[in-house]
Amino acid sequence: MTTSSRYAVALHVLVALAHLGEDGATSERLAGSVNTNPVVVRRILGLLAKAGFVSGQGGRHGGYKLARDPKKIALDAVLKAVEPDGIFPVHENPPNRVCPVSCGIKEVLGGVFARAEASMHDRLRETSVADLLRRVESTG
Amino acid sequence: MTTSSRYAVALHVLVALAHLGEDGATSERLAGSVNTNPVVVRRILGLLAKAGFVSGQGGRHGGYKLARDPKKIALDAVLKAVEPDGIFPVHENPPNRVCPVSCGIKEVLGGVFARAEASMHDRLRETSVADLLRRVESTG
DNA sequence: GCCAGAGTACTCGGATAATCCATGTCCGAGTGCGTACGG
DNA sequence: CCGTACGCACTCGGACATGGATTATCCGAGTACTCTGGC
Repeated sequence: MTTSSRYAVALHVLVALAHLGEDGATSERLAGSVNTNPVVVRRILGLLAKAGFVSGQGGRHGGYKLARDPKKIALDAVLKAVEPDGIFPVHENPPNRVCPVSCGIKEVLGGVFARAEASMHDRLRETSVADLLRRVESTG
Repeated sequence: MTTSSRYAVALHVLVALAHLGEDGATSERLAGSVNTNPVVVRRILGLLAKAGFVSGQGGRHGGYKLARDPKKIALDAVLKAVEPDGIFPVHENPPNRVCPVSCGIKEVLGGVFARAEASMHDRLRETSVADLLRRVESTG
């Protein structure tokens, strides 16, 4: 599995939890659904718990549950939770003062990237976890 | 997924080549501007050469030059060239037939991601390498 | 029968090894200029 | 003097080590159920 499928895994897990409802599921079961290691799921769910989307409970009969109405979980918020640094990292500012491009490129690229990401977030905001669940259930 | 900084480096290099014009530059000089290793630049320029944006010439007095008018190089095309697999990779299709979410999630996520990326591409298409160069020169 | 207590099974969370990708280093292939030699 | 052939300097492109990040394994902390013993 590639390194950057965190977002896809996060959405997969959220949809699964929305599907299961109040019962919730353990990280092992979710991992079986995603076909990965339970630790990966736990780590991603840790990020989602910090953002307030899920709640984890240890102990027997523990597991994860949604902490919010899936209709209130928009996809852009999930992306911010699991990729807080943004999609397009800019390389470190080069100290090359000779090249005029080096000096100004960072600021210019930052603006372009911010606008592009904002556009993407606007589109993602239109969809919620509940929408995804409905589509999955209708296609499945 | 954290896209690496390939895209930022690619744009930096393209702007630098547009700034230099017909003279072009070697990978070593470009690497000095980007503050990285020449081989990184060569690899990215290899992708851009495949896409027809630049042309590389070996031998003495070799180097890279733009192969197209910078006004005709849109930022979305550059992104496609350096990240052909898209921004949001979807994890491998899990063989878990028991979970209904597993079966349908891939297709649903694929659609959502495609729309989000399309929105971003539309925004990126509005800007060209020449626009970036103009902004860099005005701010510098 | 009922309650208290320890025991057990099960889960999450963090710390520690193994693995994978990206980066960095090196070498061969190719090109163009410069020079030396012969005519 | 002029042309040709060789040599050299320089560059790209790909193959081989290295580093950091991601992933997988392991162990401790915590919770709820269960069983046992006493009242």
